[in-house]
Amino acid sequence: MRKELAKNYSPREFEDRIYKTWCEKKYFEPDSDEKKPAFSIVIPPPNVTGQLHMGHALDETLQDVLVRTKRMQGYSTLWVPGTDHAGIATQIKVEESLRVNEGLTRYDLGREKFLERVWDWKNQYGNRIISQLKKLGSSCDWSRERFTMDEGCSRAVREVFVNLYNKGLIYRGYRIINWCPRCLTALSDAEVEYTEQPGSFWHIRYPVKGSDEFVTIATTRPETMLGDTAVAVHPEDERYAHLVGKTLILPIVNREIPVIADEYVERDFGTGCVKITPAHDPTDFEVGARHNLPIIKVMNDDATISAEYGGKYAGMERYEARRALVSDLEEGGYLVKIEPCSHNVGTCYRCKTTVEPLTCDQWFVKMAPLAKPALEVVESGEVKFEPERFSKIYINWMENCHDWCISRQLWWGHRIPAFYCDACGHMEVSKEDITVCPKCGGALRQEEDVLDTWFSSALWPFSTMGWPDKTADLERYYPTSVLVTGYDIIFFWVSRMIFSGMEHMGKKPFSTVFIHGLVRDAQGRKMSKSLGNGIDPLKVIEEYGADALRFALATGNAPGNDMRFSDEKIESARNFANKLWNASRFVLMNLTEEDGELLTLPKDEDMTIEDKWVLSRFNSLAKTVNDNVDSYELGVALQEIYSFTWDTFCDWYIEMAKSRIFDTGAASLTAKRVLVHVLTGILKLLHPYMPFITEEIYQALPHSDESIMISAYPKFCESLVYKADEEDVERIITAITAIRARRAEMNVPPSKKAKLYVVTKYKDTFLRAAKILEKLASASEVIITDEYKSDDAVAIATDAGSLYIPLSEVIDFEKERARLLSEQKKNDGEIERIEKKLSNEGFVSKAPAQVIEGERAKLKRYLEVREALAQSLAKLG
RNA sequence: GGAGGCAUAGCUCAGUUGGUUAGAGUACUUGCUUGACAUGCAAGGGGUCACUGGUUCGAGUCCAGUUGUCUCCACCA
Repeated sequence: MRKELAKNYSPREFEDRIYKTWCEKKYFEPDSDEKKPAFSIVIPPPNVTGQLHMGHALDETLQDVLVRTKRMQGYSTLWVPGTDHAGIATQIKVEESLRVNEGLTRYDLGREKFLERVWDWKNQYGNRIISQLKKLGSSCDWSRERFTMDEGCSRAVREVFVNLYNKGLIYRGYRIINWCPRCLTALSDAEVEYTEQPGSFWHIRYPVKGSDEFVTIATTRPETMLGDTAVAVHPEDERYAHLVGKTLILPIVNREIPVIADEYVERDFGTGCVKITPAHDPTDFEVGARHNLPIIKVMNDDATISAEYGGKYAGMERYEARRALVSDLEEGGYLVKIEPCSHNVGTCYRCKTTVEPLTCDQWFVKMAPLAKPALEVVESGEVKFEPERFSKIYINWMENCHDWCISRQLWWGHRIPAFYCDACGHMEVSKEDITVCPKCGGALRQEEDVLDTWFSSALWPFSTMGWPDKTADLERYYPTSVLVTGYDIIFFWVSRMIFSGMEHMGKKPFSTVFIHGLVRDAQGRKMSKSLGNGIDPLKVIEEYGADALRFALATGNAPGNDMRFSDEKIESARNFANKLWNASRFVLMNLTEEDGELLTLPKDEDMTIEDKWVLSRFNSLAKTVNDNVDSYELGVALQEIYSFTWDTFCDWYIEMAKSRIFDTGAASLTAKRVLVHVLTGILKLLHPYMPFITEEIYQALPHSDESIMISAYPKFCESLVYKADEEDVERIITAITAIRARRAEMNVPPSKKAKLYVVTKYKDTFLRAAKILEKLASASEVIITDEYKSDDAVAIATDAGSLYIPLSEVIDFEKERARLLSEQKKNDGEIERIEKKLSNEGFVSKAPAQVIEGERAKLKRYLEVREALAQSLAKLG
C-alpha cells in the first residue's frame, strides 16, 4: 500500500522534519563536481542580535528561490550565511539592558568588561536569527556560517585597513563630521537621515565696528553664533559690497569677526548675509577653510555648550542655550524678527536624535580614487542592477559622495589598528598588535575608536571566503553571481562592496544586484516598531506555514517595487498550498500500480489528446518559468506555475482524466502515468518557491531521486510539443465552457443530463472527447451528426462547430433567437474588424509574420463561428 | 533644487523587447454535498489603462507635457 498524505494540509507536521533531513544529508553544501558551473550568493548578514522581520523574509525567499533553482539546474551552488556585529545597534541594546537590569553604564564596567558582556549577549542571541532563517527554509551552507567579527573577517578588516592606509586612501584628520550626541559617536553621511521639521528663522543684527550700521543675518540655529568667526555675503551683492573687509561685533559675545565675500551665499535667500560657524556647519567649515577662518567649537560631545567658549551659557543643553540666547538677543535689541520656517534636520539613523555637525579628529576613507573603478564597472554593465533604474541611483551617489568617515567612538566593533607613541608622537598602523614604538622604543597605545560596521560588511563577499588567503572557495565562487538586497541599503552596503571588491580583489564582487522593495503593511505603511504595525514572519509561519509565507512574498509584485502584506495575500497562498495538497492526495489515492510502472511516460500512440495537451502545456510552462527566472521575474514565474497548477492541471486535466482513472487497464495506467509525470513536474518547478510541501508530496509519490531538491529542474523539451493535440483540446474546452454557460444561463442544474448533438468538421476530436463531454458538460450521450434536424434544442455556436442540446421544456425560443442574433452581430463585428486590419496595406507589409498569422487564425475561428451561428439560426426558422 | 517610482476592475496588484477581445488574487452576483479540495466547483457582472498631445499599420506599453501621489538625494544658512 502506498503512503498516503494526511487528510489535511498542515505544514507544522512536516516543515521542521524536512529541514532537518536536508541538513543531515548536506544538500545545502555545494557539489564538489568541478564540471558543474558555479553559482554563489552571500547573504546580506542580518544583525546578530536582531529578529527576523518581513524584510528579511522577502530577502531570504528571493535568494533561496534563485539558489534552489540553480542547484536543480545543475549548478554547484554556494549560499554563504552569516551575521553582522552591527556596532551601534548591538551596543545600544547591551547598554540598555545594563541600565535597566543593573543600573550601570558601560563606563562603570570599563571597556574590557563591557565587551565581555556584549560577547555574552551575542552568544546568547546570535543563534536566534539563524534559527529563524532556517524556519523559512533557507538553503544556506551552514557549515560556512560567518560573523563579521570572527577571526577571519577581523583579519580581512585589518588587512584592508593597513593596505588602504599605506596607499594613502585612509587618513586621519580634523574635519567636520556628523555627531550623534545620544550615541556619542561620529556617523558617516549615509547614516544621517534628514527629516523636514518646523523651525524658526531668527533675524539678528550684528553691529559693524566703528559705525552705527548693522548687518542682519538670518539663522535657524542661533545658539551656534557663539562659534561664529565671520559673516559672509555674496561677492557681487551691491547691498553689502562696502562692508566686505569690515569688522563686526558679535552680539552678546562681543568678539570681533570679519565680513567676507563668498560665492556660496545666495543673495535672494534670507537677508543675503550668512553667519559662518566653521565648527558646527559643514558648508561653513568649507567656507572657513577657503578664508582661513578660525574654528571655534562651542559644543561638547553631549551637545551641551562648552565651558571654554560658552560664557554664561556653558553647560546648557543646546536647545536650552538657544532659548536663553534668543531672549538675551531680544533684550539687547539685536533680534529683528522671528520667521517660522521648515527645514531639513539630520537625525541619527539608529536613535533618531538630531545630529550635531561638529569638528573633531576622525578617520576617513578617501573616496575619489576608489569611486572611479566602482563607477566604471557599473557604467560598463559588468555589474548589472536589476531592475536597471537602480544603477542610476548608485552612479549618482558614487559620483557625489564625500570621504567616508569610518571611525566610531564605540567599543563594540573592530578596533582601529593604529598605535600611538606618547613619547615621540609617532603613529604606527599595523596588521599585528604592537606594543613598542619602532621609532623610540616607547610604549604604544592603540586607537580607542572602532570602525564603522559597514567597513567590515563591505568586505563580506570575499572575507567570508577566506581572503586574504588564496582559498579554493575564492577561486571557485568569487565573484559571486548575484546579490539580493533592498534598495534601502544600496549606499550603505552595495556601493561599498563594489569599490572594496574592485580595490582589494581587482574584481567586482558580484555580477548582478537584484534589488527588491520594502514589505509594507496592508495600508501601505512602512512596518515599524514605533507604529507597532509589524507582522511577525514567525507567527505567519506558525499559522500558515513557511511555504505560504514564501509564496505570498514572492508572488504578485515586480522587482524593486514595494509590496503590501495582508491577511488576504497569505490566505490565498495557503489556499494554493491546500489545493496542491489535495490534488496530490487525489492522484495518490488512485495509484495502485508499482512505482516502476508509473514512472515512465506512455508512448505517443497510447496517449489521448488531453494527455498530450497537458504535457505540451507543461512543457511550455517549463520554458516560461526558466526564462522568467533568468530575467529575475520571479513573481511572473510563480504566477505561471500557480495558474497552470490550478486551472490547467486541477480544473481541466484531472477532471478530464477521471473517467479513465476510475477504470482499470491500459487506458487507466496511461492516465496515471501522465498524472504522475505532470504533478511531479509541477512540484519540481514549484520547489524553489515552496520547498517543504513539494518535498513532502514528492516523497509520497513514486519518485526517482532521493530528494526533490537535488532532482533536475524541468526544462523545455522539443519532443513534448503537441501542437495539434493542443488545438483539439482547446476546441473541446471551448465547447464545454459554452455548454456550461448556456446551461447556467437557463438555470439547468448539472444533475439534469441531456443529449448533445454535435455538427462539426472536427468529428474525430469530438468522438475522442465524448466521455469527457459527458462528464464535464452534463451530456447523457454525445451524438456526432452531419445535420441536426429537430428544432427544439438549445443551439450553441462555437468555432469547433454547432452544438445542440434538446431541452425544450426550458427554452424560450424567442429569447433563444434574439440571443443568437446578438451573438451573430458581435461576431460579424469582430470579423469586420479583423478583415479591415488584414486589408490594411501598412499592417500587412510591416507587421511581423507571426502577428499576421495570429490574426488570420483568429479570423478563421470567427468564420467558423459564423457558420455555426448561421446553421443554428436556420433551425429556428 | 535635482533624480526616480507609482497612477490599470470596489480593493491589492501583474502586464518582460509596442501586436488577440487588457489579466490575477480578493470582494460581489447566481447556481452546485460534481467519487481530492467549501481553504472547493461552475457560470457571471465589473476597466475611456490619470489627463493632453505626438511617433506608429498598431500604444496600457515608446516620446513630450499636465495633474495627483510616494520616495531618495542635495551645503539656501
